[in-house]
Amino acid sequence: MASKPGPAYRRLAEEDRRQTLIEATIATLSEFGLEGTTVRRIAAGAGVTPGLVRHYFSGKEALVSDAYRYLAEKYYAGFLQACDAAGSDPVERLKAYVGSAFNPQTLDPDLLLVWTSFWTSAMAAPESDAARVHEDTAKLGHAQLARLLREALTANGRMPDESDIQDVVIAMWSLIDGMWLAWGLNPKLYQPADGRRIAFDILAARLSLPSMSGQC
Amino acid sequence: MASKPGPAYRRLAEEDRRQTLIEATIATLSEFGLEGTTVRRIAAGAGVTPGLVRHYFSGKEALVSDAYRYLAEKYYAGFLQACDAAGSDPVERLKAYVGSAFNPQTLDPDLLLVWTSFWTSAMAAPESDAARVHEDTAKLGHAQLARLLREALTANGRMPDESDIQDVVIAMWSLIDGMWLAWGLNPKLYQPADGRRIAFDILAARLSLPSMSGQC
DNA sequence: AACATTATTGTACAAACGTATAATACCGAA
DNA sequence: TTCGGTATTATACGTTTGTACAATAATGTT
Repeated sequence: MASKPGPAYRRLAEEDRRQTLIEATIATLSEFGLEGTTVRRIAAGAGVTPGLVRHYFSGKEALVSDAYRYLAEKYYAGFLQACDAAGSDPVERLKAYVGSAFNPQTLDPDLLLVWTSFWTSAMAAPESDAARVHEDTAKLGHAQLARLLREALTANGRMPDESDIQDVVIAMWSLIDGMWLAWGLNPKLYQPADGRRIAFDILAARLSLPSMSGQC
Repeated sequence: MASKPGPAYRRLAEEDRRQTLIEATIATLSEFGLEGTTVRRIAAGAGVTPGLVRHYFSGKEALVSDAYRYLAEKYYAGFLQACDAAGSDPVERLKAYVGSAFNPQTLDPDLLLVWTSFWTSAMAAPESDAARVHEDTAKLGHAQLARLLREALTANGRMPDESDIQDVVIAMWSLIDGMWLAWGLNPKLYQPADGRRIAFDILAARLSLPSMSGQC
């Protein structure tokens, strides 16, 4: 059963290798979807043999849920970053946060299949790690948006009603995810810039904040 | 290669058998997701052997896209039916249409995994039948909603701007799909009745139609 | 009642799947 | 320089996948 030695290979530190594999997982999901994503394809994408994948991850499930957490945290960080870059005006910060969802690097056609794969994983098994990752990250996103909404309202002399805030949070996140989805299924439906405008119009109308109208 | 005769079997007309298989496909998607949906499981769910599935459908792909069309047409018909049941007042008809998405039989936890499977299929292969089904049905839904919006606006003495209508159509369908998705991932996020109210609030605010406010 | 038709079954097969494991190549410490 | 530890490969195994096809049971027609 002895095998001949293979060719030279690049040895990586544990964290680097994990990240390599996670990024290969995302790339594979993007190209083949959850169904077509196999351990072999992920390994091939990372330039590695399938055996190594299971040296770092217990299986495909763990790989997907870890990739979910990796990508979600990266995105939420980017949203907050755009928010801070917008300055200190609460309304501008809110617009920057919501508008981030329509940036070219966020509204990336190559990534929509990845998100739907994550969502599907979380739905298919409510007790899975993927479901827990979704729960964590969704909670985080809701909290971020809720805070921005409160600040924008108080800055305009309004007393934010908490249950009203929650309604708007649900609506806006649903709108953003739904527009992601619609665009992924049909990129000709709207241009990214138009998508941002549509989302802003909805938000401005719901909050009755006149300072939100106008160009981005 | 001769096989022993099997037990007695129920012979069905072609259309009945196709429907049986399509419904078994939907049930299987609902339970196992797209990844776990195999020809064998569909056959077992329909009380039939795998060979028969391929007698009616060219393969799993055709089965899924046909199921997509079947379910989508059923839903759109139900939406229009609810719309007609609401009477002749344009605003009530619009509310009935949008509100249909939050009916218990529509917002069915068992079906959200089915829809995401369809969406994933359409995204994974833009040239597939599933993608075509999505294109057709999405176009239909957009046209239906656009007409209801025009009628609601004109009835309130407003001149509907067509590009504005399109924006609202995109926003509202995205909101509906996004709320479906969010609820499927976390049914505790909101109650169906609250979901309907949230969607109505968004629509009323965006259209500035005061007649939309109030209880359902 | 005999027959053609076809819906349905049972079985088979190659390919791909997730997984397991022994052998090998590289690295850091002594 | 030697050596233990481990990252990585290569290979193998049992299962499940989609698919194919000949045999069989029910039906409609004459």
